[in-house]
Amino acid sequence: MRRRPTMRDVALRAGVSFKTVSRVVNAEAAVSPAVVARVEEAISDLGYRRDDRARRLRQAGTHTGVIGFVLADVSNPFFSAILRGIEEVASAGDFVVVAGSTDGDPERQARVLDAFISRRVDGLVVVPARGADAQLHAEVERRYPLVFMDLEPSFEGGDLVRSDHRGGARLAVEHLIAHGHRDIAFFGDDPRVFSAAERVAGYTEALTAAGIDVEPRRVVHDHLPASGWRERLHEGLAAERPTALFTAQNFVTAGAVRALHDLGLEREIALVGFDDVEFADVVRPGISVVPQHPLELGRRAAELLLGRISGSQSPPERVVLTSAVVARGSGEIPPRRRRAR
Amino acid sequence: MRRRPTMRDVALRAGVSFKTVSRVVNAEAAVSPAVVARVEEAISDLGYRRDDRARRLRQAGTHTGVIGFVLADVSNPFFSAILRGIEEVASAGDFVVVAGSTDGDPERQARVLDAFISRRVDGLVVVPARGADAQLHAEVERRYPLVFMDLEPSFEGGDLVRSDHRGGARLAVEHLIAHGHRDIAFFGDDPRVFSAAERVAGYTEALTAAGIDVEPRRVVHDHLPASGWRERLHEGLAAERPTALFTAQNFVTAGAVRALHDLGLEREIALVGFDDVEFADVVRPGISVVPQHPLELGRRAAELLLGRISGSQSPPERVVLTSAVVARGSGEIPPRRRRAR
DNA sequence: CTGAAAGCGCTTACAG
DNA sequence: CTGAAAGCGCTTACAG
Repeated sequence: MRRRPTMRDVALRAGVSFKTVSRVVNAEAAVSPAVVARVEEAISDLGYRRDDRARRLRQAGTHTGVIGFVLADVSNPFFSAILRGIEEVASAGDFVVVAGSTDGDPERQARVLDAFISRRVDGLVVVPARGADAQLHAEVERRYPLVFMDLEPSFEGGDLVRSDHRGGARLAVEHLIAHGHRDIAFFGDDPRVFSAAERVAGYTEALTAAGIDVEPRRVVHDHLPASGWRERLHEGLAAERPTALFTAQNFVTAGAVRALHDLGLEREIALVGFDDVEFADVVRPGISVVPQHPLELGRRAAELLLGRISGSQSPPERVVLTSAVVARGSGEIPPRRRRAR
Repeated sequence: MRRRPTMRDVALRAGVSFKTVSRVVNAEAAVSPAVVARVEEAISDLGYRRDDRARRLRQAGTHTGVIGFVLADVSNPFFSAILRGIEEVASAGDFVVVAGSTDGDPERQARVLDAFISRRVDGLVVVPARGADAQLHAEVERRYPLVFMDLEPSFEGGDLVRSDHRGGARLAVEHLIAHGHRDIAFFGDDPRVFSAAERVAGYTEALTAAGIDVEPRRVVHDHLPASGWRERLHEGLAAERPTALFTAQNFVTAGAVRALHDLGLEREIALVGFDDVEFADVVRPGISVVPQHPLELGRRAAELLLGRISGSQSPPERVVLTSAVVARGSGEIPPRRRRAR
């Protein structure tokens, strides 16, 4: 690639000092129209673009106009919708967004954070990986603009935007109970992940409030790739089937729906999922879920972050979005069999 | 936020010159172990991170270790999967990825490109918006590392990675013809979008090769938001229904499947879509598609781009990925009614 | 209205 | 083994 032209190159071609070019580029007053015209022509001839790095290095010393989004996996529609929400607000404020996937792995998170911070992003939205909080804690301590997304870190402080995992789970399970179920299985992520812990807590609360014992064998936690849940559900449904399922994450729901269809049980066993899935309304029966609002999560996080970047010193904020059950069929199937106890 | 510490701050605390700090940070030899230890302690006390902008400004003059992905919409699973593929290859090469959505709008594309280029991204993967090629052409001319994705620009030159839109469409329609259909409708994006034009061309080729006339009323182009296609299909299916549909984009397929189910026609009218959709295997009948390979598209583009960034001068490359029909049911429905002609 | 000097936080030669 | 000077591409005060 040809070297990008600098202000000096433009100045040379226009026959002015490079400071004059700077004035034209920044639309400062006090430049004669004739000079402006000459400089602008040189700029367009050379395809000059101001180097923002150098500019900001001198100017603010620290602002780059870039914010980072550290997440588990951009190809998960939940996260890519959040990214879109962040991007909307960011671009309106003249920021761009770098995104980095960690797959929830502490080491990958550390690498992504290093890469972002050494490039001096002005702030971060972070879905924290489990067991990798030390570095994040240090950044929060130094008041680096940082908004946690979806999951809570293991320490206090810092802004946070997430769904009400526990409340949503509770609503989902209450919905199943209201349709007559008492034998409801939980399938979800590793409980060391904050949201998974909260969702199983909501499940437990709903059962307990209804006077139903929580049976350990009905609570299945696992940490699997998106494609692994279908088979995991086959195992889970091999014997002594529950009358209903609460699937605590979008990939789990997707796997469960596939497994139920594989087994021809989609009209026998009720299902409510946490987080919406594509085509939930087309599959028969439709999939009842407690949806999240990822675009809104992204927007709120970006707004908070931009506020911090521009210097807001208010106490840490916590934004927790709630939502209600969307009934589409699968969650309204009554229990087909009664068990002893 | 507290000001981030600089090498000078570290040097002051460790009682050395800031050049020595630079040596430690860059793990250059020739520093006594005692000094290294002192500097490292100061670094960790202050939470120092080298400022990569300043470093690269001095070093290469131009490299930032950031590449940009300019696309239509990150929340479209097709694009977010491409992003994931780009990210994989990029992070292995120590690059981070900024992503910017344009919604295919030339003005938004110009804004995103300006934002990226002024921040001196080292290269770009671009899904070009229609009618906004001038700036991209100039960048290609100056040999700025640039890989086009999914859509071709209106000019020659530049690297390119995309699916074989025409060939895939042809396979899809041939599949329907092979199952006895002669009255096949096309639903797709604005034909001024490259991929839409190619896909309708493939549709036309398949019909023509089979000796079937292309009827203009059977070719519906529209530029709609994701949610608009369901209703649009209702219109398209209001009267004189075709026996089969070729839906030329994932959102169109999603809308068509919903419309067919709304009308109870999902087992009457055959459907093959271009690009895969979530739950295509769970919906009944399953949705037959010609899938794309977005992760692979992303990886290939990033590999090409990183090659250019590191100086490859080989002629522009064109990577065109093909794929075959995945039969899941909807595309194998025979024609139910015969029409005159 | 225009320009020469200093400095943002680093690295690259050069000295000692 | 350690440091003082110059410079990356800009902007910020100061002059004229």
